[in-house]
Amino acid sequence: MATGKEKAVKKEVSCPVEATLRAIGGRWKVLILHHLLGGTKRFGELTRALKGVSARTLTKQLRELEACGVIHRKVYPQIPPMVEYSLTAVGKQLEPVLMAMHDWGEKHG
Amino acid sequence: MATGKEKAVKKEVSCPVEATLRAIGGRWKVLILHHLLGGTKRFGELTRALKGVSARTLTKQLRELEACGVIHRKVYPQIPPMVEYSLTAVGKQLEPVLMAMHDWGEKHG
DNA sequence: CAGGATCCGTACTGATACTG
DNA sequence: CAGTATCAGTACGGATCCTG
Repeated sequence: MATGKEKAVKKEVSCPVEATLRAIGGRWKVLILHHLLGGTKRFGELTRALKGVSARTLTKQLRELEACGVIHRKVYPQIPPMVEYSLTAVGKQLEPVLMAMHDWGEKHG
Repeated sequence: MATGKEKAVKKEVSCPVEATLRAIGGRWKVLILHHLLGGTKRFGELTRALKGVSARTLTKQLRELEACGVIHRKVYPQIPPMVEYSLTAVGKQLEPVLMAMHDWGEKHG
């Protein structure tokens, strides 16, 4: 399943580290976060920046990040529609995590 | 699939952050790492420490961490068998990542 | 433009039973 | 004790078509 109807079970999370992993553990989430660290982006910009992602998947990952309070979604009610995504204050605090992961991944991985 | 015969496809990884996520992104991996930061553990100890994990899943996650060079598996050829898991030097360098994730998860998540 | 709807293959993980 | 084999459910993510 993957249509939005799937139950959000997600098991219990006790450890804070687990919680963080659940927040950023998606296929594209760290990339999305990385791009948003560079500033506000539109949906189309993200689609192009993350070469290979489908609109459905990108939408879903963005919605999940939004649900975690990590990013903000701003809709401009116009035709054609325009939607901007940006990091919230909480999301910006993920930068140290991303940095630490970047450092490790560069040396190893 | 989940028997060890599954192909390790895993898509391409360009960004170092992605690489790190792939290494520690499993359901139990950060917990395993966290426990191993406290020192060498046997299989049974990990099974009990990670309440709820099945032997099959734990084995698989340990093997993946081993394949990444993050942990070391030491087998004592005896009856009954004894296997010890410990962090490698590379694995220990993941500590800053775990710490950053812990800090964020504590405040949010 | 930014998605929603639908269909689908694959990966991840658990449960259970069995073994050297 | 430390797994392995098998069965099975669920989640994840892609492809394609459609729409306000």
